[in-house]
Amino acid sequence: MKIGYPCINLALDCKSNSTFRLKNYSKERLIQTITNNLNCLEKILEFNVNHRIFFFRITSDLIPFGSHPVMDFNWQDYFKEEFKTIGNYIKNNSIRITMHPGQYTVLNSINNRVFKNSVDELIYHTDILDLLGLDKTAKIITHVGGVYDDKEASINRFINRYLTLDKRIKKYYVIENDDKSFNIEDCLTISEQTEIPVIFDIYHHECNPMKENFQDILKKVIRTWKPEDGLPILHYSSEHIIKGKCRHADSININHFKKFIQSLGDNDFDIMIEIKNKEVSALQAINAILNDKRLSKLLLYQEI
DNA sequence: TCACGTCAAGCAGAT
DNA sequence: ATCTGCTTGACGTGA
Repeated sequence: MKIGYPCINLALDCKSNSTFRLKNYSKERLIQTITNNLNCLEKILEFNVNHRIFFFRITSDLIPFGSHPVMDFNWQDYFKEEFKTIGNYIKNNSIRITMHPGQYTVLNSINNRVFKNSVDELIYHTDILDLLGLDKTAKIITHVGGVYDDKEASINRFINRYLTLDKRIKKYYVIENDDKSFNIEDCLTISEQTEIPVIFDIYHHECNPMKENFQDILKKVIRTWKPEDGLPILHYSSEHIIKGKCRHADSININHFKKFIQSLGDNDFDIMIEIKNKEVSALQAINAILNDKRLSKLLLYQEI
């Protein structure tokens, strides 16, 4: 098991997600920003290793306008040595990497332009993982997309579109349930026909308990991951109730987290902690496991 | 230095 | 009709 956090490290005084406005686009600005972002990414990864965090999501803002038509610069070639260096650090320290394209990546969109932009965005993310030289255990995660008042047709459109994707995109691509359109059962259905591994986001575990048996779903999710995909990944976030409504918590609820870990039984996962205070929660989660004898049977990856 | 309007992009649900 | 949230608020103008 590895515990990780997404994109931003609050303890460091640098950012790997610096960007700028489209109207300020220039080759010089682009190079400067990417250089800064890559330098900071390296610092974050070093921080993580020093704190025994071996799971990290790289920000989609690493290359500003990475998939935008305005991009007329071969950043892949210009920065290939920097990527190689960072990739070697990742591999030497057994860091698991994921990326999560944003809400504008809608593979099953009924708008052809949106579909094309989505493929470009997937290619952009794939380029980064390829430049880092990572294997199939690195993952690019999206949700299924839009429903457009016809869920079955939208699921079929997703499947058909996925099957047309280039092999080098499929290498990393996985899907995740979302909170309102496509639930974990929908993702498992899609996986049956495409063999896409499924990430299970358990964010509504407490505020919106699912009807299906949690253990049964875990088993089905695990089966979507082949050995070369690495350990199955779960996304975890704490929620709390304010005035009767579920809200994302600002910090981790350690008791809830421990119960969640116990509920996994003997199944091993890598867990992405999606909480606003980032590495703080990840470190608290790691310490909670290390300091709790009931959880000590877990093989928490902590080599330095 | 800081407040705050705006920012590449889509979609769904709430107000 | 407009606003909000989403993988993450950050940029940048103007006072």
